[in-house]
Amino acid sequence: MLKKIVEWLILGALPRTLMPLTLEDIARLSGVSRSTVSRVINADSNVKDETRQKVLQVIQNINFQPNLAARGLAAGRTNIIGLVIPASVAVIFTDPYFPLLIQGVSGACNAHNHSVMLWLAEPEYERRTIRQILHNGLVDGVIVSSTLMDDPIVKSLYESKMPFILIGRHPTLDVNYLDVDNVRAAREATQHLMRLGRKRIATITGPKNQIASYDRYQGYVKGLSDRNQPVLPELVAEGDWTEAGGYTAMRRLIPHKPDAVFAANDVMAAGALSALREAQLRVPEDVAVVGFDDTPNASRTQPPLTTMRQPIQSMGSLAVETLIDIIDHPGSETRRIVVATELVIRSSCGTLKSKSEGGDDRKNPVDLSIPTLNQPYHLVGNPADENPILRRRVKNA
Amino acid sequence: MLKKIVEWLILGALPRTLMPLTLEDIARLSGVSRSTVSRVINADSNVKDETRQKVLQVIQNINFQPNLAARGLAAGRTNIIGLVIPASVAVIFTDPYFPLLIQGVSGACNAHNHSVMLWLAEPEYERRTIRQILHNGLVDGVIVSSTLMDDPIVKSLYESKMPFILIGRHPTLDVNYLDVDNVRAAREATQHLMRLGRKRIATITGPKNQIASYDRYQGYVKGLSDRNQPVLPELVAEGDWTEAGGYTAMRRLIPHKPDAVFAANDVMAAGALSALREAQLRVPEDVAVVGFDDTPNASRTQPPLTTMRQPIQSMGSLAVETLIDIIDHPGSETRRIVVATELVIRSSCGTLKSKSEGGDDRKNPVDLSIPTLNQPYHLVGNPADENPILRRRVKNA
DNA sequence: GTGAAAGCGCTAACAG
DNA sequence: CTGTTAGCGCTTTCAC
Repeated sequence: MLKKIVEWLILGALPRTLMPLTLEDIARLSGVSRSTVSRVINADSNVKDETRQKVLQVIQNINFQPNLAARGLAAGRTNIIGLVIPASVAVIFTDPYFPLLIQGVSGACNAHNHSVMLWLAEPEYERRTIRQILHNGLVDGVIVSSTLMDDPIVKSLYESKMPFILIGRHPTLDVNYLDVDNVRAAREATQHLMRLGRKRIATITGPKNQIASYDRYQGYVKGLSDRNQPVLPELVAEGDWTEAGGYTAMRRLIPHKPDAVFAANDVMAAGALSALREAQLRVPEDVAVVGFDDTPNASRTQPPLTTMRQPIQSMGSLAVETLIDIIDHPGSETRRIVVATELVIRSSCGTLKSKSEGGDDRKNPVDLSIPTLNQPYHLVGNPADENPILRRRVKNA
Repeated sequence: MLKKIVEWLILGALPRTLMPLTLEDIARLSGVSRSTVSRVINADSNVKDETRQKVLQVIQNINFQPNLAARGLAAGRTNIIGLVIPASVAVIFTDPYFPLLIQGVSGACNAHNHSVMLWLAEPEYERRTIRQILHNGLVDGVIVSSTLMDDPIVKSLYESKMPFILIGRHPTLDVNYLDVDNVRAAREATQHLMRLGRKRIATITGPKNQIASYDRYQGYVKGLSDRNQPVLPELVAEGDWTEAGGYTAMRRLIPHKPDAVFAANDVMAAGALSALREAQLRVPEDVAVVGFDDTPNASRTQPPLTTMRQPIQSMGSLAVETLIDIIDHPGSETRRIVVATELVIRSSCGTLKSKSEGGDDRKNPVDLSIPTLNQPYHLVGNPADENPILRRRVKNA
């Protein structure tokens, strides 16, 4: 109380909320110099413990918050990271994918004392956005959730000095990225359907200009060719990740009598289920369905969806952590992180075992391969692991 | 060093991305002073047109981006707004509500040259978050999507000098806000069901500690009492905005034989539909269902959902615009904006008209009233309008 | 261990 | 209309 009065006197009885305090104020109140306060705040070891305590006390009392703009200006680092989601895909906000990703990113940022700046980059603003992100000095690094094959944002970022990481891979550029092995995952899903005796396996792909769609389609193709099955064009329909798109695609597929369908995400799989129901086809008896993502609603469809789980939220967190590491270690080598997926078996595919209890030929996994990049990478998690997010380092080739 | 770089630039030999340029560089290159460049960038009218062109040219050539941290520091304004979503509700990311809101906010920010900082405030981090937001000098203002009755973030914001606007209203504090009239909307929905002859109208509410849930419940109550119907406790079930929650709530309701149910959001309504289907009850023949929000999937449920539309995305945009206005005009009076809702009639409620073609007693709207605040407010949009987002000013009382 | 001093890149009076 | 001059609040050498 007495202390408070003293503070007010020194501060000229200024209400705290009226005007933010500065380092200088803290310095004055604790009888040290501005530099020392700065050192305390930045956990510099060159401060006598006694001094540190004194300063911390004042900071606490006064609830001091350093001005981040000033800090950013002086230090060249803001502890803000940018999250860029191209709007061409952000439209798909009925898909829980982006929300989950955002949650993962936000959570990790909180945990690591960073803030997140969100850009839903609409096409018209894209060029401006790119520049803003690159050189406005506000973000230390950027996470780009790019699904487009040839995203100009990625190219610009690549050519700049801005640290960034891609969620998803890039077909040509050797950038830092974090992805699931979509090819492998889709292949496994397809193989699973074949193992259950399905003969006419269709697929509903994502938009063809997106890399994840491409990879999942390639996995489907490989899965078929693993058993020397041909790819029948009439059993391939392009969707747009939405439920409506999945529905429409399925309607196009039905006349060609598929007995199974692999949808490139859960939302489209749900749409496919509607179409099948409408066509009086039973799932899984007449047509088996497998999705991708294992989004929260996958277990609530009719029937519950067998799907390839990817840990979306964790991927967001991991992207943050990796990005911070990249920022902290400029010039370090490219990070290539592949996150494990896991086939979650429910009833839509016609297997009644409620858990994938191994024991079958899933023990012979297809070979891990990043389709266009034959670079060494980190594998994060493993389908066989209990915990899908234990980091594991793979020896550099 | 810098001089050398500039020479290189003039010679066109240097990759532009190597080192961010400053106002000073632009000034030197265009033969004016730094202040003039600053004036050009900030569209100050006090610049000769010729000079302006010259400077703009250089800026273009060089693709110059002013450093926002520096600008923020000097000008006391960053053109960044914060969007705060309490995580207690962010969990509900399967509900398209927040994604849509974020899209609206982001879009408007892009359009108005602002950036958005996203905070999904997790409980553990809340206190830190509040302080960070308040005094780190990084945001000019804050949009809070608060649904909790007594959100500490709102209180802190209210006590500070930080400009902010609430999406949703506040039960006690006279803060800037933007909301739909949930009471009126829910009342209208309930009345609609009664008009269709339903006698045992149930409701699935949101969590009771949230203001929107409360208001919609009040509207339901008023709707019943408009026709002197009692509120039967066994016909009221609390949900949590999720599909699973709606499902569970409906299962609790079914034994009490409701012939209609008003769900406080579409997602819970969808859950209710599942429960009804499972119980072999026909919608709308046995039980009519009305939702709230008109989220993208409302038209894709089985049967398509009658629902009270609120223009979520537009509300996000409007919040941004209002906030910017608040920032630009400090000390102006409290903004109270109420956005119109509209009953979208589909088949889940048992009316076959595909459009609400007026003509009926909907022309007698219930009285507009903000439950706890009897303050003058702006009404935005009107159920009768074609365009729900035309701003209209209501005379101050 | 601590303080003094020099900026980070920009805006904003204030002169002219 | 334009340039000069002070800072904004912080970090960071560099002395002591």
